[in-house]
Amino acid sequence: MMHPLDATRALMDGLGSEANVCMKCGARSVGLCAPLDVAALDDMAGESERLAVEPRESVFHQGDPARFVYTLTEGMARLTRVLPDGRQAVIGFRFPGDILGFTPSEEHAFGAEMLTRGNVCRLDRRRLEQLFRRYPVMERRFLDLCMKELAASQDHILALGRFSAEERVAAFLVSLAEAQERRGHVGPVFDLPATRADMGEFLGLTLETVSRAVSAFRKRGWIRLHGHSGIELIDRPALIGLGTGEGAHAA
Amino acid sequence: MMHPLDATRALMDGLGSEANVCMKCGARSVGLCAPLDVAALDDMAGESERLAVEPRESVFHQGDPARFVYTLTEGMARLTRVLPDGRQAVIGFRFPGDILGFTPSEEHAFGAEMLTRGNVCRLDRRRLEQLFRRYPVMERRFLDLCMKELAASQDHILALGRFSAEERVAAFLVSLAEAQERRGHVGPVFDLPATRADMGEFLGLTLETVSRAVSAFRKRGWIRLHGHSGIELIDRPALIGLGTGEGAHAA
DNA sequence: CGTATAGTTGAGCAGGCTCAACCTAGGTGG
DNA sequence: CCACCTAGGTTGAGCCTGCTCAACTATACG
Repeated sequence: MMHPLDATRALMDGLGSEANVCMKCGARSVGLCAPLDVAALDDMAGESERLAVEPRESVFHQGDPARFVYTLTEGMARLTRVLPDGRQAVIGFRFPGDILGFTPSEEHAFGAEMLTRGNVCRLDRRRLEQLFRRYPVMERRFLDLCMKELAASQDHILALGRFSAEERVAAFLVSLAEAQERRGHVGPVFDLPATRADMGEFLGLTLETVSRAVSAFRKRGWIRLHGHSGIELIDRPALIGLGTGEGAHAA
Repeated sequence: MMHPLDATRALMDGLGSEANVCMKCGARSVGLCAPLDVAALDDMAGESERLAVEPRESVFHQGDPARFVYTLTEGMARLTRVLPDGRQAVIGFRFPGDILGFTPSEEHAFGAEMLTRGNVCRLDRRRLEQLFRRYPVMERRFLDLCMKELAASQDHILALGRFSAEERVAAFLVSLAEAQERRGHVGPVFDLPATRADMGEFLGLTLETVSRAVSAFRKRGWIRLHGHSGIELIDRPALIGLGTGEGAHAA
């Protein structure tokens, strides 16, 4: 059974999290390419293009024509969706190896902005369609990743609908740590490039409420903060307990 | 640009909403079969099995091995996910023509229960995999539907994170009506087989809050109730205005 | 060292939850 | 045929979590 924590977990993973090497990008881990043989990789590399992106810069905007599909090779990004009245929500976060902006529709349904400096590898969408025809296994892989992502979204729906503020923040912190560990991070201190506001928009909370939850965890000795973007999980089981909906309001 | 109302809208549509005829099921509208030619339909019908389901009966449970994929041919179903501590959420609703329980994983991540009497058409999952190999266009169709569903889930996430109680209920009512119209419903009165509790679990609200929102709409003359499961939208623009995040807390 | 951005903390408020009473409709059995 | 029973729905009163508004602190960067 999948826990709601896995919700956030998989939302962190985006489309594609297995390690591989994209010749052109030179990145260690590129989910998009994972199921391909050398010939296919060559095929793809010939058409892909590497771009550097600054912190707070957009990779693409909501409503842009979906001409390209991107692979994030370095840095952390957030996906945002805005309402007509200006209200905004963060749909998810993306890490190196994740795919950005793959959609069957004509426009991007959300925007992608970098939280840190980074790099993306850009591939023309029509080119990708050709690759699908040439390497059907790739399409199958996309379907599986998409279903995984869907399951993750459903868990996040559960979290937003049923979790208290502290439960959501705990789930977020644990899944952030796990996402980094899955990408090879070692050591107790993790990167937290998202601001309180980013986290709040992802978790359906205000930045003040996120701050209070983080402070509460700190005062309980569950976490330790290192500078403005470093965090250490001291009592991970406690956080996991909260973040998986195991007790508190238990039935 | 897609509005959050479309969120709920597409969550209502599930996987597959185009009309077609599945020989075995005899249903008018079966999304699963839509892109197939006659030979393929024959192929599928030979292995599918029709089942009648009672109100409140489960089609499958969360955690069940995912042996079958189902097409809902008659009736309305809800998809539910439960937490270790017993808290529960409704992930979405499904209507005739929608696909139930398609997943790449070994177990169903959520359960499906009927709200009304109905019928499902059951197909062995390994059989579906074979069909994918034989008719690749089907796999592509699943990918598109899955991405559409994913976009819908993201909109629902936005709604849960950013919408007030009345906004969520308004969005739900409009999308319910639209889902039925898209399936050929005519006339001003729609079916509302979901209880206040079902709606609340879908919208992240208590049943009392849903009831109060419905009463408020009724008192404003926006809707009229007909018996226990009929509802008429009198002032649809007002409901749409609320449900798409156009004003109220406008920025 | 000064400025801007991010974070913390407090006080008061309010939207939605809890708990509880009551209403209504549909089904059932005497 | 009608009284009862039950599941669903409505409405009210009070409370609590998380939001709002505001002041203040800490960190990063030029």
